[in-house]
Amino acid sequence: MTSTEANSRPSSPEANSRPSSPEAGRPTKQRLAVARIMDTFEGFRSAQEVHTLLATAGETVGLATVYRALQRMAEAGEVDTLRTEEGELTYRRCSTTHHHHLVCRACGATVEIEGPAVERWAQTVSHEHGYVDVSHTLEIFGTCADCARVSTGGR
Amino acid sequence: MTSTEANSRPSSPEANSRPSSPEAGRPTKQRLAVARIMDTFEGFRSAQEVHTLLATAGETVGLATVYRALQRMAEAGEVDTLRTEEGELTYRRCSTTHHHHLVCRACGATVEIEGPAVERWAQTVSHEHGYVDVSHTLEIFGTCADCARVSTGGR
DNA sequence: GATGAAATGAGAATCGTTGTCAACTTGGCT
DNA sequence: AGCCAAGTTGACAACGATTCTCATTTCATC
Repeated sequence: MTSTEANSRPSSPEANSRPSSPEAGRPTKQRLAVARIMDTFEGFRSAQEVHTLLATAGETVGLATVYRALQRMAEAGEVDTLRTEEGELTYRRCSTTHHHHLVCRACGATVEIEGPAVERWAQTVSHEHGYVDVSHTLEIFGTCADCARVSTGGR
Repeated sequence: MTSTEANSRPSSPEANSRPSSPEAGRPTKQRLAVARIMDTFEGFRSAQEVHTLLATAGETVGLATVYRALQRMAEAGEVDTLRTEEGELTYRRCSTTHHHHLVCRACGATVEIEGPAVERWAQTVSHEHGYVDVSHTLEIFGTCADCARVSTGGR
């Protein structure tokens, strides 16, 4: 502590420091580790999987911290989220433009797809019904060529 | 498809002499109660809400039973499921034809919508990428006219 | 009516996710 | 260079939705 209060410069409580990035947060070691590991894989991974991946890579980051980091990155648009059919949230680094995914049920291979027509259609239909502030979720699930080839012999 | 086809028949083979309904199950009082209450409302309701609704209606059905009944009805195509943005599963009785929903974030009002063009587009895009056995989820969220009117003064 | 499989219900058990809070960093400022 | 305040972290508790367990009850059939 500063022994007694410095009478000369009480220092303004706030308003003097300018956050370099309004909602950026700090680039801590843990966040950087999470951000880095997100570049090392292709498909969508759950927070827990990311946590395990980090541990395997030698980076020890708390599970709660991984959740928080991914959450923040998702809000910032740095990663995309996808809710699996079982309800689990998964994350993946991807482009910031609005798009959807074509995911293989078997191996998880993902293809980013765009559908301007769909976007427009969603807007139009919504407005026709008086809805505003519209957003939508669209995910396509299927079996990719490779997995389909393998499964043909099964059963 | 939540499915859970993990476990088969735990009991002994037991030759089914004459299955009146292969996968129908029995029309018990509880299931009938759940089926009946599903006709009394419009939007999507979670299993817990349905359970409360039943209790309010004087029908006492265990929560687990409500879950099981809704699950079964969903598999049978008698009700439609929708995963909310928070990840909670909700159910609603609706037509068996494939369609999507336009849901109000505020009041839950739902409009069933169809988009043949979207269906075709999804198929086409998927096939272009070599995917087969394709399905998709598409939900549109927005604020309905009524709620939008109210919120204009709020906040 | 007896019988056995299916179904129910109450609560425990899971599991993903979030909250709590003390200890620790970080950045800014003196 | 060093200190303070605020932002972060991590371990674990808390939570909420859903599923599982299993003793008891109900249904359809004999």
